Amino acid sequence: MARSREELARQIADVFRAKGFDGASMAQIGEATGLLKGSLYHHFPHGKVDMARAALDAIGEEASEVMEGPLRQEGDPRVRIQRWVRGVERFFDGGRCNCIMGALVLSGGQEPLRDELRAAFAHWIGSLEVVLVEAGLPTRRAHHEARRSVERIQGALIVARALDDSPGVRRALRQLAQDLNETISKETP
Amino acid sequence: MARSREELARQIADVFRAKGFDGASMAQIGEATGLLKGSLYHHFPHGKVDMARAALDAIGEEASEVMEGPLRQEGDPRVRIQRWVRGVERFFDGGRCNCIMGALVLSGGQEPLRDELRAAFAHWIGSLEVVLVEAGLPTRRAHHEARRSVERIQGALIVARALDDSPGVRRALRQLAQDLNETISKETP
DNA sequence: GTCTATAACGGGATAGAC
DNA sequence: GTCTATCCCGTTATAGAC
Repeated sequence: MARSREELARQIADVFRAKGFDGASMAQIGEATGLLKGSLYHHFPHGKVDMARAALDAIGEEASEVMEGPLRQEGDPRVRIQRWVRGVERFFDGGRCNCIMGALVLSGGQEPLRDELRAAFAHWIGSLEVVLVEAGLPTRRAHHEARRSVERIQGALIVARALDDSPGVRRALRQLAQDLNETISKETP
Repeated sequence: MARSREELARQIADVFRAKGFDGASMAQIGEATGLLKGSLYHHFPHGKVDMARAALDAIGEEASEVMEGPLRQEGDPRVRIQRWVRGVERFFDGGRCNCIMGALVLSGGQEPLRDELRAAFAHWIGSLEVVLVEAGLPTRRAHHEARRSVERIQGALIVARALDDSPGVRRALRQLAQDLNETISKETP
């Protein structure tokens, strides 16, 4: 069966997310996609690195829809940020799945992916930052708060995975939503 | 040359921290320790998993000295916590190196290491928790704050690594120190 | 576009000399 | 306790039939 690169990339992303870059083998990727090695190299001529890049792109698309969608709407920034947090929660399946970006970052400085990963994190932080600016925070402050928020999300995912306690992610996200709300309220009374 | 298991474990830990579990090869471990495969299997009969366990133990020891040392001293909890944050900063070399625990957690649910990793994180959180209780926080609250602190540290390390910005870890830790201080002050006026 | 077959290599692990 | 030599398997990657 012929399938779109995008669809394949999403399935491949699941493997990288769960196993990391080095831990993901072509055999597992083949299993996840239903394709055999030969076919995979047809779609991704440069092998695993190509696949990881495509996976990051695909997930970036998905993340943009689920998480940034709410941010780009009209209306009270506080409401949009609350929706953003909900989107984050949905995106990470309430903490049951971890972050492919985090998995790849920690998978031992994959040089060929460094730029993509940096861009992905910068984009994520930037998208929240602009809304915080709209909400009245000075740009410098907005940037720090946005970055800190992403840090908290990543940290919550790791610790939850280590402790085998995905509900902890939900709690962390609720807390994050509340803290961001207070931060904004203090700035724009 | 004959060397202690502990010393070897520390050198091995550096490899796992940098490359993750799957990314670390016996060849690299051999290079880092100056031993060849045969010798390594003499010290660690069960291979890589043994090495990772030993690495976690060794790093746990080191972490206990550098980070928990200040926590166990006498005196104002606030001061001890400030010193703890300094210890964390030193331990992670100001953000230039990342956390072996985080690297192994993300390295694709290494089943054989799951218990050790869970214990290590729980221990880390617990050691801060007790001081927060001493500082006057109710146990439940203390636990949440301690866990949140560890989450923030892990997140800061990942994001800094992704953005290639180790100073960001220092900033995150300063902020953490300040936030913990405020949290305590509010609780015990 | 997908498959089979296979190459070429590196991985982890073991045996045994010294 | 360290080394050399080797085994065996899984890995990535390629070539070519269909």
